[in-house]
Amino acid sequence: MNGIYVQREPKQLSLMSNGAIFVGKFVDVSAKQYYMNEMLKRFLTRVDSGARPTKYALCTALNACAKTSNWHLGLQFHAQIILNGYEDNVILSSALVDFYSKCNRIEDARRIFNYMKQHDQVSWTSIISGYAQFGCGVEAVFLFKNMLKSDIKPNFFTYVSIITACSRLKEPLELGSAVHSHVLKLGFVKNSFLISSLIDFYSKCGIVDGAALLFDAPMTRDNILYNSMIAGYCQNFYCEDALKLLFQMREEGINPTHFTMSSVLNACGSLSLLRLGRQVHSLVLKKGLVSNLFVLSSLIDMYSKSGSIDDARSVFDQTIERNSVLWTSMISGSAHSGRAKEGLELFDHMVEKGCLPDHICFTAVFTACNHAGLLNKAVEYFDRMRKDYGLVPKLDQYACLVDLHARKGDLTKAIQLIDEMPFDPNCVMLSSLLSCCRTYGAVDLGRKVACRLFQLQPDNAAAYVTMAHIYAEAGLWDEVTNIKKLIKQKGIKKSASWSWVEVDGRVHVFLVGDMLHPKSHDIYVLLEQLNLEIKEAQSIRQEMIFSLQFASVYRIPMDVDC
DNA sequence: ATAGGGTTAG
Repeated sequence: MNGIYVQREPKQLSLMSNGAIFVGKFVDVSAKQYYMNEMLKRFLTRVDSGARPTKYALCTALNACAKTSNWHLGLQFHAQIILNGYEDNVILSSALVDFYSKCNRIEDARRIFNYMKQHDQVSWTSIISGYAQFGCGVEAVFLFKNMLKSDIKPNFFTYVSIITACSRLKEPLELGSAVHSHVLKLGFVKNSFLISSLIDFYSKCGIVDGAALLFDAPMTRDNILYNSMIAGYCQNFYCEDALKLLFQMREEGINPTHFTMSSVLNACGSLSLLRLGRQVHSLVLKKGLVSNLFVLSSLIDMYSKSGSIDDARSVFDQTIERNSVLWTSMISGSAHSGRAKEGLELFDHMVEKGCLPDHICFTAVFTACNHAGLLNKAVEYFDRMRKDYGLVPKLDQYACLVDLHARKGDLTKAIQLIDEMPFDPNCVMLSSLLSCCRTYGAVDLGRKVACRLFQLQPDNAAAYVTMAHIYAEAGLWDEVTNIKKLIKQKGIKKSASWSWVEVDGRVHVFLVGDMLHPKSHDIYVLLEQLNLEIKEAQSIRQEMIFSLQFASVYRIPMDVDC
């Protein structure tokens, strides 16, 4: 057990004479988990040697197993429930439903629920909450509707669960706002639990203003309310607002928790705020949150994103307990910082340690391969992903592999992969393929890719510009003119931008975008003059360097086809 | 004293 040096059992936990376990408030969560497990094992030993457990003790024990997600231990208490003839006890069955769903055994939870002769508010709420936590919003809503049809009325616990379920739906808003108005009608609106779940719901729907409105309403705010709002801001890229709330939270004397820290570190990373990130790191140390895996992976991520990969590595090296997310953040950080080899070594290390990689981990591995141009290695990992780990590649993983093939010049293989995969390609994938078509002068393929891209993003000037480049570099000037016409026809608005291409010693300059832009005319005139100069110039490159400098004076976006 | 709820990471 990491970081536990306490010899005696803490007062907060005790085994009662009737076998029940008293659980008080613990400051250190991992200590609580540790002692709870020890206590439960001792209780089980006592039961195994013949003591008859009370239903109360079993209930507390199951509850503890649910909270610590200790499936193996919980199973034995389930056995005790059956052995002692408590199977028909509604309270114990509800506790079982809760236990199984907290251990991610939602189907077992459902079986217990269905087997129950009668349901109460707790069993309904537990199963609905289980499906909501499991990500099955639809099933949770289905059950909620059934509950409304039954004699049992939902209470505010149920509403919290159903709001959580709504944010897991594909079309969350319709039902979610209906539930919100229900909640208002019932007068649960001052309830901190409900407000935080609503803040979370609106944040996940991208309605930050709605969430902030709930948060700003006059009431006493607890740390969870703060945490929900900070997380909401972070999820919607309102990083500055998230940081402001941290300061406000501290001013109000509310203790930041590991929830706060992981969100705030995420904000620091997005803004590359290394100094603030370091300050938060010291706050993490001060609050004793440094063994929390959420906080640690955010720390590693923050340091990587702030360009301080050595600090990220040093945090990583000091961790005692590692899960796949922690490994992935380090692999991903290494990959993005140009340390591909290190990233791949980390992956091998992770697998050796028996940690199972998931989709996101493989994306990090492919990113490392992409940065180092390791095509064969990536193909090998792609196969291993399916064969060794039974993971079906998703769009992100295909995108990495397609990109790698395309960058290496195997455009046929890239497009073959796109056609093979069971998804429609997204814009990012097609854009990257299109720019590879440019690199390798693949006009026909480029045309096909561009057509699909135009359909997906009819207003994106970048795709048109890249295609114009491909045509120009192949000397297909009529096609270039067509594209220009197309851009004009569609009225694609883009602040003036330009690019150039050199073919057989001739330089062609393109001007794409909004011709009404105040700077457009000047640029156009000057570029024309430049063209004349270039005709006479010996060294075209030097002239172009001049023109690039000129363009930057006008702050014209240069990387239009990125 | 002895059942159910909200927030977090790659």
